[in-house]
Amino acid sequence: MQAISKEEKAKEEILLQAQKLFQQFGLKKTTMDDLASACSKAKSTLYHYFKSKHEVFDAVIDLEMTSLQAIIQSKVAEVDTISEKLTIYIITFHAEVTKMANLYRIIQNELAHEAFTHKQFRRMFSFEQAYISKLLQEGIDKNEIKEIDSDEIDWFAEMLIAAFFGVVQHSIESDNGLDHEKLTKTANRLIPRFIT
Amino acid sequence: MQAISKEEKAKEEILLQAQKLFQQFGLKKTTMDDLASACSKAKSTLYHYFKSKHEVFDAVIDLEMTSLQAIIQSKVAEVDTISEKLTIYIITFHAEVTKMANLYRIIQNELAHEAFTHKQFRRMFSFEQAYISKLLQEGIDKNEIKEIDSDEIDWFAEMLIAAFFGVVQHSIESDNGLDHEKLTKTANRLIPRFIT
DNA sequence: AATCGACTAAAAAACGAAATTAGTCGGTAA
DNA sequence: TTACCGACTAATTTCGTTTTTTAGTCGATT
Repeated sequence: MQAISKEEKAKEEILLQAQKLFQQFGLKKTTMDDLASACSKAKSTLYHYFKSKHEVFDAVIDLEMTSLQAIIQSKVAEVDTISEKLTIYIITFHAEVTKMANLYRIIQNELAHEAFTHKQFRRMFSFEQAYISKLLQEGIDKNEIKEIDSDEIDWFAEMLIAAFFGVVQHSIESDNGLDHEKLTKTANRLIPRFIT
Repeated sequence: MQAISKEEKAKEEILLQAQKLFQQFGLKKTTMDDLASACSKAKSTLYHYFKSKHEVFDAVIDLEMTSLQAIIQSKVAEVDTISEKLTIYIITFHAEVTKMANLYRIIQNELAHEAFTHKQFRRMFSFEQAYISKLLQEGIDKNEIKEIDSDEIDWFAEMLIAAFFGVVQHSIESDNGLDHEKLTKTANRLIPRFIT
């Protein structure tokens, strides 16, 4: 049983403050000095824990993604069939991404063309794709899904995720359009039809 | 029977040259002087036909969108059932947008945050949404689709288009990923399931 | 109506100086 | 060692200014 080390504790605190600052001011407007004083530490101390500002930001995004994924997985675990799981997946995904829309906007607005944003996004995409692949594979094993060859699963999942993301993105960008209720209704009605 | 007026002829020529230049150099790097000399006209003459550079660009986009739509509609008209029509829709849409990917990249890269790009995009989105709504309505009238209320059609179409766009966008951005063949395969298999 | 050349006003590019800021280093305390 | 700091530097960003480019106008000509 390993207690949380002093180092972990400090890192956590730094990331927590960084999360707050990034959410409020964005990446560019948040300086390492700001972060240092928010943590009541000298700036140079931060470099004891992270080797660059970039790494801090990456770690914050990681944190966000991990918590998103944890929420999704716990919700998905509550139901049994693939059909339900996929439905819950998109509904939860939509709800949570909407909640963290401010962070999403930072990424969209001030980082749209940065190479590392694309990297982060692809990482997320691949991750979600792998997760959906896993769900589909389980569906095949339990005989709930037919008509999909095992070697087609990956790009089938790829397409599903791309479609999901398209819907979620549209929903965030057009504030008047699709709301959560409509999404839920449609997801509940459509997704079961895929699964046969 | 109205012959093409001198004015129309000149406008056409200007737009043709503008189309070439925008494709090659993007919007910012193409100056009105460039366009003028490409048309072998004085710059001030261009303002006889278009009241701003903006208007020229808008007209080019319009041209592009109109031709895209014409291609889609002609393909869609070749088949009979809604299911086939929707399938052909996304396949054709994907193929054509991939072809004009350079223009798409201009918009993504140098105009991502410009307000009027969003306007153009929304215009396109609404247009396509209306078109899909129309197709769905026909499907209901011909009794090929059940289980959709008429008043739900609009946001059902909205979601479909958002999903379609998500897939196409993903396909363009990740050059290694989904190819046309996979898309066709999946579209052929999935879309018919919606329609019942 | 269509065209042009000359003009203007506004925006963008160029540039150097000043100020910020990311990241380093040597040292200190525990 | 590990966690920390203050002082430093090198790299960026910002800012103010000048110059250049470019969108758009105007009056004249055919």
